[in-house]
Amino acid sequence: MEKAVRTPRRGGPRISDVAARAGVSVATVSRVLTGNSPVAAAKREQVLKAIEELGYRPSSLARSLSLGKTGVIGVVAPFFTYGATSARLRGIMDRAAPEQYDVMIFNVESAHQRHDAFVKFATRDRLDGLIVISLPVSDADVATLRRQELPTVLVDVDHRELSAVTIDNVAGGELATQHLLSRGHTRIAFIGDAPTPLGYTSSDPRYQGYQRALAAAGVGLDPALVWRAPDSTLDPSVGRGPHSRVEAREAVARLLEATTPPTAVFAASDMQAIGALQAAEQRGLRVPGDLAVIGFDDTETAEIVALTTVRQPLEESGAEGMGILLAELAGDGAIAGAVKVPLAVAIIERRTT
Amino acid sequence: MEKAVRTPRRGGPRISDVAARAGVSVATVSRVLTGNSPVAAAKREQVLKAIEELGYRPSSLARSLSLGKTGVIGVVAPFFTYGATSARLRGIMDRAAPEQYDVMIFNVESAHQRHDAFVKFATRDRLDGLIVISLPVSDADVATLRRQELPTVLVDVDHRELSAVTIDNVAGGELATQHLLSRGHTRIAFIGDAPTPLGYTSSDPRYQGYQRALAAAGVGLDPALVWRAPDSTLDPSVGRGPHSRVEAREAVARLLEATTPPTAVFAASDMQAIGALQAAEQRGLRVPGDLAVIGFDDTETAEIVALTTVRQPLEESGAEGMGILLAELAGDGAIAGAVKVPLAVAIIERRTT
DNA sequence: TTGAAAGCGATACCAG
DNA sequence: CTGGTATCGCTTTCAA
Repeated sequence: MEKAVRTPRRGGPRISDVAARAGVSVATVSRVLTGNSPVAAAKREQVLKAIEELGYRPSSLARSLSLGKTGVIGVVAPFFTYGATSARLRGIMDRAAPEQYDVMIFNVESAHQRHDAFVKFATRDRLDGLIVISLPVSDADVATLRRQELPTVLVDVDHRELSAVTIDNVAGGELATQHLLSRGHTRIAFIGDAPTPLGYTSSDPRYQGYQRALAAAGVGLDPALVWRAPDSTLDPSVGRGPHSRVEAREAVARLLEATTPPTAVFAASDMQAIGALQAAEQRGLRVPGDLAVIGFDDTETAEIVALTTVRQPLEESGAEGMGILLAELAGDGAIAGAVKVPLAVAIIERRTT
Repeated sequence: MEKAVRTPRRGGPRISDVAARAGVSVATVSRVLTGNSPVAAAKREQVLKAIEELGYRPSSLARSLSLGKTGVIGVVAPFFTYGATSARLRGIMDRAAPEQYDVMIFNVESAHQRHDAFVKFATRDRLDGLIVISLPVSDADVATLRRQELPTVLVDVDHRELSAVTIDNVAGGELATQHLLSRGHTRIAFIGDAPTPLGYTSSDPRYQGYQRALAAAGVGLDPALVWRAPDSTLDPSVGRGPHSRVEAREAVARLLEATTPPTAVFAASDMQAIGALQAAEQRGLRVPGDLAVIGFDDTETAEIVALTTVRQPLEESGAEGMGILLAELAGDGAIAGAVKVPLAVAIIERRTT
């Protein structure tokens, strides 16, 4: 019977070619490949020689299919270009590399992309594990993940059922606000992102911290001093999403035109803080003299522009997250409960306050 | 005979479960899945229903193995955290998403990582294609890639045998230098990276352009004004590699201490230019009055600090590269020759010159 | 130690 | 249209 080759095979020799050339069975070749079972030294040599001569490379696809694991972990995040996100990603990759894990990234900047991404995760078996960065996760999402039995850890977001590495954002917001308060400011603006239909974002608790610090200091909250970016995560046409420097700049410019403008601004992200800095400059205001500004995250750019900010361990968050995932992946089956890793925040005082 | 299940199957139902439940053959299920062949409306309904009820998700691994393609493309690059690289990556992802291609990233910051990465590409069939960003490619690398029949396109590097999207770096270097020259500067420092054993980097041609412009203007080149970072790509212990802001700052600081210091500096990357800016500031020099600075790339940070620079289309380079790859992937087999896409550079004058 | 063969989970060819 | 089945390339159990 003629064996029709459906698809013209791409790529080189397969394991059976090696076996034939070495005069052994594929099983034996597989054994020397995996090194799991003993093989007679002589045969092993023949196999190695055949592999060498043929330039044979095993198919990781076939291997994955057979083994039931792929050696790749997925990372979903909005805005990989934002400094904070790419720093976290670096932490993840640095930790994944020595363990021989590869990383697949999924950019999510719209509800549509988000849906696509989760559909992909639903397509079981492409990924051994998943790390979600800065993206709210719903109960439904968690249910899907569980159904696919896809080990998942969260970074910069939280969900009671999943492992997560986070910081105390309300404390961070409080810290930032207190910092400004302690310098005598009372008209402190808040610049951040609005809550999104997708759920909680870090702007929310930071805003809470702001409110709390104000209340504790007996300073009334002036709604006119609060601006939160409309959710552009859901509408890509609006722009490149939250943390938008340009939008923040315009918002602060508007605030500055008021009869009783703010004397300080607390921005929920460094990029937005920089927007505030630019608004001040446009108006010819001196920083921190006329306007004090504090940001959040401590991205590299913050250091460059000498922005006072609330530092959170960015690379470390990624590395920690990957560490937890690695542990879950290693402890096969033994589903430990959700691990929660809190990271500390701290004020980094530079030249804008 | 008892069928021993070797590995406890992770994940849910497989195609045969669906077939059984729907009372049809797996072939039919596959047909409704792929939509390639006609299926009676009634059966199709049953199948869809079974899929729904079972919560069935096809295994992309098995599908890939059968199809001979994975739907994922790899991106190798040094320093994903550098603004220019992440901008290019964004261009790639934006272009890949609508075509349903996923992206796997390989960070390469050391010779060791570089080796690992290429070994992985050698492991045929994980990737449908590859994009190499800013990483010199040797003839041996190309040979390996060809053997694996892995379609590859280069971004920000070139090799005669591969498709590539690049800019004219010597022209860019010339432009930058002329810009400084035209403002009356003659003592112009060059700050860049050294040539690496791995091959050509963009600093080299930019330096050539610098030399050429100087020569054309009849200005002698003072070797004391040239500083090129030692290759840290090969030695991770040295730091986070080229384009290092801190190293550039220190180098410029040293230059500034000379008896006849430079009055301008052309840095081969924005980050290094920012290092120069910081050195000037440390010394209390005004920019551009006492020291003019021009960078290269036009990353977002350049805009933020109002750095004059040579712009190159970053996102576009990634998008173009992905476009070429997509074309090569689509035109199955028809191996068109290496496509070369040149992109234009332009001076963006801001406040540092 | 070793070989034969049963999976892993789909796709698509060949008959009917 | 539909079902049976060879195949993609590798790993591991079973028996020898």
